[in-house]
Amino acid sequence: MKIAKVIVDVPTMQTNTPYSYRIPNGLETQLKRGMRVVVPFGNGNRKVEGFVVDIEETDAKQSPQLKEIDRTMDLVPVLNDELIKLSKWLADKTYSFQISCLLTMLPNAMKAKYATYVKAIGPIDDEDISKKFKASDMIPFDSEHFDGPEMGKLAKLRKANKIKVVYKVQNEAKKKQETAVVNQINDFDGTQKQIRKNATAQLNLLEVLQKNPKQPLVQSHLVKDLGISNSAIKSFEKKNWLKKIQVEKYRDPYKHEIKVDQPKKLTKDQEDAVKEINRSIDSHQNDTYLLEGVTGSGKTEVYLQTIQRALDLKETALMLVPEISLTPQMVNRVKNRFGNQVAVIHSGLSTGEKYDEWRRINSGDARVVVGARSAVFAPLDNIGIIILDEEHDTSYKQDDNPRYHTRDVAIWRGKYHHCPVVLGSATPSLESRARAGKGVYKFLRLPKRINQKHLPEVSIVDMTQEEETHDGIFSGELLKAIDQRIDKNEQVVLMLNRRGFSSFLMCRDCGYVLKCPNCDISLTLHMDSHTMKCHYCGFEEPIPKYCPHCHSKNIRYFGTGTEKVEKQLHELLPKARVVRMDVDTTRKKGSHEKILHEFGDHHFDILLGTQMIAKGLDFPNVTLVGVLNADTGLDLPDFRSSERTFDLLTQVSGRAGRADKDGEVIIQTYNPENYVIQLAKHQDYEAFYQKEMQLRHLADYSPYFFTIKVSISSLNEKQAASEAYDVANYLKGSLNNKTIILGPTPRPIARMKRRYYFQIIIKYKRDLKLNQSLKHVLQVSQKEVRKGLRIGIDPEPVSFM
DNA sequence: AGCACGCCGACT
DNA sequence: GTCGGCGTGCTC
Repeated sequence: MKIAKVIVDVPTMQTNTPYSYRIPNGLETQLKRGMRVVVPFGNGNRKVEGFVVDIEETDAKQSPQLKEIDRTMDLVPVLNDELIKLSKWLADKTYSFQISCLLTMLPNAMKAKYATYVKAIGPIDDEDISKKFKASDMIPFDSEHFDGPEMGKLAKLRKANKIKVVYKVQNEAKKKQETAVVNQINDFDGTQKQIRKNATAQLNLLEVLQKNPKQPLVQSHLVKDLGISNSAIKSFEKKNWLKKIQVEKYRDPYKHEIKVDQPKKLTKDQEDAVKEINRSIDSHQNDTYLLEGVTGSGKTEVYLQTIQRALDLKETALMLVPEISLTPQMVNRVKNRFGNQVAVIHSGLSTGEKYDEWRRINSGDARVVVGARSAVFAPLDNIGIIILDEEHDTSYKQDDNPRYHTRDVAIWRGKYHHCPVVLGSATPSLESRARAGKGVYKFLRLPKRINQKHLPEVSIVDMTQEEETHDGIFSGELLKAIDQRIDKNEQVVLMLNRRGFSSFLMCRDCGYVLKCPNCDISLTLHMDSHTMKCHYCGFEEPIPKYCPHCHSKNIRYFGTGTEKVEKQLHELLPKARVVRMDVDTTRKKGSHEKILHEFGDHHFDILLGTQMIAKGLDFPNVTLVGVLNADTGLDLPDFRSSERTFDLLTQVSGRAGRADKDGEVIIQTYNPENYVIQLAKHQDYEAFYQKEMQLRHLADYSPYFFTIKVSISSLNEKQAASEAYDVANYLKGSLNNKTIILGPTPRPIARMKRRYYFQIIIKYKRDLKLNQSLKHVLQVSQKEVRKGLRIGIDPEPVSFM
């Protein structure tokens, strides 16, 4: 007898294992590994979704009382063997549930929704309730249909067996359907004779059918593009010359004319890199390359040519990029090179569009996938090369469960497919650079910009020495430089480094700072909505006129937001046309592209924005980049804050002077002597790497030590604190004595969304007991978890806040 | 997660 | 004596 092993959608520690089910008659041949099924789980008639991860042959007597699978949700598997295997590995590695991993691999549209209904099964004496059941015997069980007291009555009715609760699993994914026609004619000449000579529409249709006798033709396409009338189609249908069917419709979010983009001639360095990577592709070597190339050195061309090699070998390619650099510029470049076999997945697509792209990959139609983090799970077969561009980018780490790093998944898949993985960056993460240094990764370098262009001139303005700084925002030097560019009809990019920084409201008399009632951070001023907002929980309130503490009127803003800078700019340089780009102005779909497009067309002189402008933009007319506050990210309680700041400054500097004009970069700072600022000025990655490695070595941080963050939170501060101490004590006793355990300490932002957070940092080099000990922690803290405690384990966290 | 079971205090 | 709170264990 065949049984199916199913991972059920019940994300708990105790159910994180496959359950066996009988396969119902008629499904034995159809059911495949990787399909989603609906299964009964627990008592009552609870139904949950699950994934078939295995199908096994068993003795009928060995598994006597198995429940039976209810139904399948798929006709074809939605996950292949590789991804099922990957989900298991990922769950183990990130201390998460396998079901969470399986679900993150699918596009959102395919995630099941559960609906709860109440069903009447006996006579109901309560009038209010029985009235409701007159209309229908199944009523959704929610607050819309039943108020508080009624819910209580329902509970009693259920006890008395008068009603029961029914669960339904609903599949959200709706394939868009459209009508198509399929030819039914065998004898075309004979048919033609039956059509009147002046019935041109029908003759046209016949001709089209004759050319495409086999495949379905989309009706709207026939009517709109080929000028065939609906009535002709109707009369053909009547005569049984064709039949109508419904076919899946693919939305095309990036519908654009595909221009042909030819491979470019390579520089010597590029050519060497391509050759080396191609050798790995050809021999199916699972090598990991670190491709370090300064901005403008032509990394993308290396990617495109190696992808071409994989395609030539009838293999597929996966290219990951940070979300923010998925600009149409970049996407079009890949699409122009490889045409319709490219699928693009990013957050700008609607749920349906993502689903369509996913299906194109799953069916094998798309053979090159370009996408952000989640695209690393693209269901490609036979991968020939995996590329991770800007590999140091922090958006590659997912910061909720499963807390995976895209780089780790990419490398895992590279091993599985025996194909090379290329990590590219101008400023590699220290971890990757160190591995390249040790020979774990193969090191490829593109030290020169193509066309012998030199890097832009970078100068530093010491803000402590500035006399007139206009609220500490603009130095005279920067203002003068901006003014000059505008006179020359050139453009300027200004970046406000907002990391660890925001504008807050403070009372000048008593020093009271307006804080979020749910979180331990100050509220941020938003001029557009005239409110104070919390960036963590979304709390919002009107801007107060009086200090809530001492009722003084002398309450004012501190700090600098993009809005304030914009206002300043208008006052100081009234002629400048400024466009602002930050989370507020890019919230709407497509607004990101719109702003960039308008700036590119020179409708504006100055692009003012936050971090999001640092990457991937390429505007030839930009000759000046100004960084307003280089150092605000430097003092954060995070050992990577120097690395981040260096990356950011280097990236944004690369925005200046990309075409024939030379660029200039002005960095304003209050710490001009800081090594990060100095080395960013010289854009000397190697020196920064050496220096930072020394510091990391002294402090026992990555890459010398691995880190794990355990965070424990609860609405009840005492509960969180005491559990945190218990966990830390347990770990201290069970782990290797070379492993360092820091904490527990309240987190830098100790309270968020009313929860109190404590964290423990584990630093280790090699600890065989670690995985097991942490799993044990999860296991024994279950009791507290029931009482509202949450415990999260984050391997290699990118944030310590 | 969602449910049943069982143990204990409070109440008709 | 039993109703209902909560702590605990189980789900193929």
